[in-house]
Amino acid sequence: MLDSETKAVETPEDHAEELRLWLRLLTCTTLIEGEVRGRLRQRFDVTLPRFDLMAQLDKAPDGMTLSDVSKRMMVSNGNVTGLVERLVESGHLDRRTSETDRRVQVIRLTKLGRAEFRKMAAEHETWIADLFADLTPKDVRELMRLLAKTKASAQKSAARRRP
Amino acid sequence: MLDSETKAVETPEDHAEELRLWLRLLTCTTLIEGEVRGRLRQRFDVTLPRFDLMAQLDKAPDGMTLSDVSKRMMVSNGNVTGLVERLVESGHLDRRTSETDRRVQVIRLTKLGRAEFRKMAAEHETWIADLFADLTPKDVRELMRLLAKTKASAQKSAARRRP
DNA sequence: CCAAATTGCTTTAAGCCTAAAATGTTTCCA
DNA sequence: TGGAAACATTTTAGGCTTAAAGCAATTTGG
Repeated sequence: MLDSETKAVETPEDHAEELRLWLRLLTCTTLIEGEVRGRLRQRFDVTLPRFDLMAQLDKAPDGMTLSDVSKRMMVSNGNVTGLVERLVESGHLDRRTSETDRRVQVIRLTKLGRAEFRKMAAEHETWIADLFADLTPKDVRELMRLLAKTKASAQKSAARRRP
Repeated sequence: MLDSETKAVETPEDHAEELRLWLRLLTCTTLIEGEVRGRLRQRFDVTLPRFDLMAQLDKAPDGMTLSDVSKRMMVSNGNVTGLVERLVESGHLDRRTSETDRRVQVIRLTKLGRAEFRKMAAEHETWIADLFADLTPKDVRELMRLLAKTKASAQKSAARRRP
């Protein structure tokens, strides 16, 4: 009663478990991300950010604005600017100013970009399957559930700080 | 019998679930990492990579070699070189050439570095606890277990490619 | 013993990434 | 209607990151 309150105020809580969880989450992601990046480079001479950007555009046949891309990829605006620049340069992306709002740039995959992406994506999917091969379907479902909960929790915490 | 073999060869497997899992894992990590990076910058004007490097050294009172650090942090050697340079410059790290092997550089936290890190780490731990606040202890245990399994699976897959 | 391989680290070139400031455009509303 | 606010993007300055090449020191196997 009084004890539990006293304890909460006076003794620092033990959050070692959450810390370990965060480190493990980070390790897993870094490991897989590094593996995917290496394979993309070796097989297709493409970087992971470029692949990710093309993946977003592949899902949007009518194109996306740079802001959309930036939100979806969870990266800064300036980052997208440079990424798009290089992909337009290499002929994978088409970029045009919106007819109705001259602030907005709409980008799309070119025919070349789409063809190359589809080839990469097919192989990429097998890499991911292989990397997660030891998980049972039940494991996958359970992880999905727990990560959804984690994402919601983190978003709530972020919103608490930056309302 | 024949059917299952035929199927395995001729029809592409469906790995959409694993793909979704990977994307969710990546989203969670990016979200939390971004939040932690922002808080470190605002509260302590320090970058996440510097914090991570100091965290490694805090666990090694006798210091570490650059290779050790690079393996632990899962980043390239050249990356560590630059990171250490900046932290020595700012007075947080002490670096000396090994007596017994002149190729080796041993780095340690300075008194200043350790003091600053301890302060940051204490606060950092509360951020993590808050970000994971909605997970029950059981959720945490279960996630730990599944991520351990994931890590093992990914390592096995990576080793298959690069034996 | 000594040349070849290995190891630890640094350098290089290129690209990724962020926060913050700047630029140009549109919307809002008094 | 006219300016302030909001918005989309780009620019800037600085730091992070990688792969690959290079250098120096050590280990190894003939």
